[in-house]
Amino acid sequence: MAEIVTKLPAAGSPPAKQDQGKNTQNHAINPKAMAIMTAAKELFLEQGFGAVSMDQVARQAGVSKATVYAHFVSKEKLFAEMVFRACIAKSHAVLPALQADSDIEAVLEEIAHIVVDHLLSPEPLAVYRIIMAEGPRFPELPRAFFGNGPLPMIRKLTDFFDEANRLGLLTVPDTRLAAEQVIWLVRGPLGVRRLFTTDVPADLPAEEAVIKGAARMIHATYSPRAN
Amino acid sequence: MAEIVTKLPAAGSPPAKQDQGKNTQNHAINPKAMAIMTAAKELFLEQGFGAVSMDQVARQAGVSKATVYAHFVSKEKLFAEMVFRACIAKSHAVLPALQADSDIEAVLEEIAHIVVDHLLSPEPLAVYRIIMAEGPRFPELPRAFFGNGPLPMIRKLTDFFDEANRLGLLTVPDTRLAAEQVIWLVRGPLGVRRLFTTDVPADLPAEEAVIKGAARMIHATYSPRAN
DNA sequence: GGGAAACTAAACCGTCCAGTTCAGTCACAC
DNA sequence: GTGTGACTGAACTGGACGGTTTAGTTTCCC
Repeated sequence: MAEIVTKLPAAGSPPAKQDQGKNTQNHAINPKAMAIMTAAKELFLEQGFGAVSMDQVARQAGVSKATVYAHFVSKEKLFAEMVFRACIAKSHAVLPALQADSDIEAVLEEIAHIVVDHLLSPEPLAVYRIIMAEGPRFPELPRAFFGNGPLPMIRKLTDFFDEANRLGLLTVPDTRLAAEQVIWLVRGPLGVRRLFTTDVPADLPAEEAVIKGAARMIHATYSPRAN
Repeated sequence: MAEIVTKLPAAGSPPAKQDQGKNTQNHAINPKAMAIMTAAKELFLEQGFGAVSMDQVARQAGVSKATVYAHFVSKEKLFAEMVFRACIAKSHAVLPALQADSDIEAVLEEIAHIVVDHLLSPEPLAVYRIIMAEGPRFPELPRAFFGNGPLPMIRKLTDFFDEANRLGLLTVPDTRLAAEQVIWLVRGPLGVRRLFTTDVPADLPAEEAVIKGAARMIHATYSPRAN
């Protein structure tokens, strides 16, 4: 029902009253449209699609509802575009470069930290949650999210392991699998406590233990001498 | 706002017209109440809280809306109780017993399969998704879910690793951490493609490769000779 | 200063939905 | 067979919300 923009025009003109051009373009510059997007982002990410009314969005944006509808065709479109933008907004991580004499376990630990920073900061988590929640209603979102969020990180990690193979620092038979492993070894245990709003008790392992454990595990499994 | 039952009475009497006893008790036997619960489960788990109306529930249960309200105080209570029941309804997994001469890597692989079967079958996944989605609105649910779903599995795995330590089959310094690691090594890569309704392309590692990889990784890391 | 376009504020429409009410039916117990 | 209580079916209330319209105000450019 709601199609999503797959490209973001960088600049735009203000809305025109009765052309159909207001639908999916040109909100990048206009300050009102930006205020609306910002408000929508805050509200939707926090409360979900159903729980937020367009009146709330307008109020929070400091704008009349008519203006909201002047810039965005419908609630669905606004939501979908907001999520899409939130997906691609993630700053792209930079992994440390490898040298032949790198301390591989230290580098792995560093990488685990980067994964935590990028996948477990509040906004990506909120996006993740909302994609999961509204996935059935907006089936295009998961693909956009995966392609812009986890996938680039997986690719970088895969490249990293390829490079480690090449330098003889590791022996990784399936680098793509290794990439997912390192992600989930930290994302899993640490994500649970962040995704469930209510704090889960039951003595979770400490954050640093999880990170060090993941690095150690990758190293132990893929160390050249181990295989 | 919606408090949740933390105990399930096994038997119940039919509703009483004007006492306040209908709220959180006694839906276990009454066939109408059961039909309502069943319908609620199917609908809510599939479509989420907001997208389902009480008329739908009544219709699907083959019951009048008045009867629904005779058994359940409100939509919130019905939803919360349904989720709570779905949480505790999970059949409890049985892990293979260890002997001193067990083939530990084979056992680990078996365990990985059990984890997949228990955490990634359709209903637990649906519950997981809905907890994530409605978590902000029902803050008591995540704890109930975690305590009845993942936590027992984590405990069993922790015990398993303790036993493996005792038998000298593995050397696991932090058994609780190891339990979470084995869970997430399979749950992570395999859960993504199931949680996102739209199939995510981008050549995911094959299921069996993920499972074998997890078992191998645990073994390589915690093998007695490795440390 | 004049005109056009963006914007506001508020009323308004239609729809949907949670929850209530009520007259009447059915089944069963005494 | 009569009373009791669960249940039905349908109408209804009250409120929320998406989306539109309109009358009037601001802003800015020429």
